[in-house]
Amino acid sequence: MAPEAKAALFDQFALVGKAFANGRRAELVDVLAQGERAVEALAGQIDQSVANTSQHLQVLARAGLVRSRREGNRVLYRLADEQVEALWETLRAVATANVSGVHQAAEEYLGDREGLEQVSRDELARRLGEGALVWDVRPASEYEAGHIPGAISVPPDEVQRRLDDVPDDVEVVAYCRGRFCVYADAAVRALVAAGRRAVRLDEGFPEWRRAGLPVAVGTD
Amino acid sequence: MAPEAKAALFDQFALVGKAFANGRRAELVDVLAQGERAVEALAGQIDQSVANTSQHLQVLARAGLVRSRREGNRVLYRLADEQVEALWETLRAVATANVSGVHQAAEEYLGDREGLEQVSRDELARRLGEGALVWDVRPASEYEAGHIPGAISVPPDEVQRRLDDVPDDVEVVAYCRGRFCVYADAAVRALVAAGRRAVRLDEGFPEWRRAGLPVAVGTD
DNA sequence: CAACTATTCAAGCAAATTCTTGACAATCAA
DNA sequence: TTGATTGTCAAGAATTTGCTTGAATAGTTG
Repeated sequence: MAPEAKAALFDQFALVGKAFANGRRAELVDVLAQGERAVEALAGQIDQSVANTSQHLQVLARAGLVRSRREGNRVLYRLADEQVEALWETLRAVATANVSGVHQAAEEYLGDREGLEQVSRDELARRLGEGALVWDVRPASEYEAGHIPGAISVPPDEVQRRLDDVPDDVEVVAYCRGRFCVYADAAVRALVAAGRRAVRLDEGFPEWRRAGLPVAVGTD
Repeated sequence: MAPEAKAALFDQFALVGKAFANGRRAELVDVLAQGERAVEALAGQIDQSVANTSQHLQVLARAGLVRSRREGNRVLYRLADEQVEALWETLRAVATANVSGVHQAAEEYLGDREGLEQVSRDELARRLGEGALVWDVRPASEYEAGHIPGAISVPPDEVQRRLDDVPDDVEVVAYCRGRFCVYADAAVRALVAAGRRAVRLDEGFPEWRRAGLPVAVGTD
């Protein structure tokens, strides 16, 4: 049995590992899990040059994780399929459970989550039924591409303006891109500071969609 | 919001990607999915020097994918938890679906699978009930560490000797380490060449165990 | 204790990765 | 067509990775 043939096969598997072997590419996958994006927008999100971003996208494309299509002037990238999202989700879970540095880095990025109440999907569904207000704290374009039915769009930079729309006796559940997304944390903190009651969904919209739960599209 | 803090967090996630970014490390994870192993044995499996293998294992350990314990003068490595297995399984699935080179490399390693019948877990369970013979074509130590109840151990190098034990009218279902494991393929081909009926389980023992199906331990 | 086995460590070198810069290509708008 | 926008390509420098070799460490055996 040729050991080189076995090595060659596993080298192919490793291509997918290589795709996730860089923090910037991981960020790209995370953003693309929200939907299609042009190169320049992606470059902005990961704080890198357009040229570098383009090259990272090609590494992802060679590993089959993303596909692209041209629309006029721009090239739009998207994740290849749902399995890629599942892989990214599992990878984050493994890292969270086993890489010691994740907790410190997460606290550095998100701040101390002590005292920030988180609820599960089931709990959110229950509270929706009880008249809770659900805030989708992502950029408006992501909300329009798909959101939890019943949620209203409150983009990150509008949170302050909308604090007064919330009655004192209504609890807000905020969600955004995922477990490690800052927007919902910031919204909950702002709401609590303004004397309202607020909690965040423990995960994000991609996980909700992947779980097969209902999704609303458009501006509602 | 500090972009360096976000980058640092995703760099932590990327550590797990880096762990899978090398074919030899992927092979290590694949072997470890069968159970605990000492460094020297692992080195043999991946056809590398002990020193190099040790270093790869430390990369895996830093990413939290493996743990080790000393037993006498040997150090035994094992996967950190079931999630790591799940991650490896998903990664292979993504690669199989999206990396074009996988199919060619797999054929190079496994040979043409045209005409090699594969059955699912459910189908194997059904056939077990109907009196089919199930062969566990892995080294005896792996069989003893855990196998499908009702399966008998037929290590790779004993396949030829055991061909005559199989009655003409009984079908054999062979399985080994996983979808890309050669042992079951070889056994099925040998059986068919000897005029017996034989098929292989489409996946391997780790997937069976991970699915929560019953497992037998020992020599039966 | 010395000799032996199994593993890790450290140094070194070739190859790969990551980012930068500037040139080039495709599309759109005027 | 010209100019502006958006993305890719190519070359190069700094860093990291992957493997080798030989020495060092931990534990066992005689």
